[in-house]
Amino acid sequence: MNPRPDPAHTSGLIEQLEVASTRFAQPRSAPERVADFLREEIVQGRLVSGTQLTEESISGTLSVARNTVREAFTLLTGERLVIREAHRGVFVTRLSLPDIEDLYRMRRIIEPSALRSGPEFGPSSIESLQAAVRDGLSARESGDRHGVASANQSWHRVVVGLAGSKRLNHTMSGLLAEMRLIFAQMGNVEDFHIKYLVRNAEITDRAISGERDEAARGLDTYLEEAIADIQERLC
Amino acid sequence: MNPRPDPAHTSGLIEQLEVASTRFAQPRSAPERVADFLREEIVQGRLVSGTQLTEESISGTLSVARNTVREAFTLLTGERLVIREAHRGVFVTRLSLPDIEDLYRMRRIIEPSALRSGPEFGPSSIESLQAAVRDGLSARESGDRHGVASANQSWHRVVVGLAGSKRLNHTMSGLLAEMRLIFAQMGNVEDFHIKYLVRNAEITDRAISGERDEAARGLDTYLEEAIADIQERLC
DNA sequence: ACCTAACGATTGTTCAACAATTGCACAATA
DNA sequence: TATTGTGCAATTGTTGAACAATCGTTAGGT
Repeated sequence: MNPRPDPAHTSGLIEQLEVASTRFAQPRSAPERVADFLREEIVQGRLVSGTQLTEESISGTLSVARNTVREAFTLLTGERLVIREAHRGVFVTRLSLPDIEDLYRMRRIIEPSALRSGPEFGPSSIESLQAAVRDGLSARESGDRHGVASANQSWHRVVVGLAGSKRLNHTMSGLLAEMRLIFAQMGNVEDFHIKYLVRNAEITDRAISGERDEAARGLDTYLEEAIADIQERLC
Repeated sequence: MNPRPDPAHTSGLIEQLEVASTRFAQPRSAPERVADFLREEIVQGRLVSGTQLTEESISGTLSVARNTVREAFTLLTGERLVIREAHRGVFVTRLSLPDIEDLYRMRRIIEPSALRSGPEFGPSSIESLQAAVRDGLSARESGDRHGVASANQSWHRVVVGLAGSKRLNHTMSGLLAEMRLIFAQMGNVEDFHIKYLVRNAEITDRAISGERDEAARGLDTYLEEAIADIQERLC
């Protein structure tokens, strides 16, 4: 009871206002802009894992004060994309295998559970799932590796979105950013996501046809295999 | 396979080192100390929801620079304990009912799933669960309301800890801090946790005796009822 | 080869200044 | 009276410079 709002359906005017208005659209502050820039550089792999980010160089190239860079660093530290070592500096996070395992452990707690959650899914949720699947498949057709990875992430994001929790979505975004960092630092993962496209499709079908429990279990073993896959590639 | 490390058992030397050593024990920086102080004031209800935290007053009373206070604010903003409104200031977060519902939605995704996760629980995990239950009951005996609330939080923390994910634990800590803020701003919640002590005990027993699925479902309805309880108190 | 001292560079924190924005009091107007 | 401007005080946002604290390294001594 108390039907959970259909997350995808909530793209009406009211929701848009909800999102945009903490006080209209707040233009991002300088530290946020710096963090945005660095975050993108990191997850796209242009800033390699382990690289030191010196305050002066960044404040120089972006023309902001050192204090501003500093705040951007604390932002990114909270997202675990950089690590701060006292009196030594901040470095692009280098995800260890235990880290990666930890990440997948958390995903295995969240994602299957989201797939199992609440009453039935709304039509727009279903549509979003299918859209992500379709995007992935068509990206594969056109040989767009980046598109495949992106669609895959999108699918997982939608899955978690099914739970309809803003906070959970935010947390998931953080995890996905870390995932991108993993792949960025691994390299040679061009074909990594491809094999999972079909799984996404299968799980989507099951979830839609009401076989929620089977879908959830499928997603769990999916993630279990994925981490095993990574473990293999790293050893 | 690949037996998940027993989280409670990991309170040995190695784990302590793990925790303490990012580079030995890093003494907390000034912004962190300020954030620590404010966080405690907030979750204990000494700083009421909606209160504005002006940079000057805090930098004055704590004898730190405005910049430092500023960084502390971005820290707390990330934890959602304060909200920053551009050019207006930061205020102790006022959790709305939708916020609280969101919080419980997320907990309902995570906690039952953690209870269901992995292979069997290790002996020390079981012991930690039982300890939290015991602490809650004995706190009730001695009429220690704060002790009851604390033990309850401790139980939920242990439950999530069963998953053995550092990241998930960290996320859960954030959620629990928000929970404390909720109760702080609600007031009159002295007896709120008491009725759930028995549930904790029941669920613990089920989880221990291998009835994981029943335990998980029990925890889900537990949380469902808890949010309903709160909704009632607020209307 | 090993310990030690000194140095340079970077981070941590403070302080002061100024621009930008908000909220409000106050006045002007319909 | 109600409403619309206008100016002002206060607070935030950002910058720049300064200095202390710490780290890594290099040079020098044993």
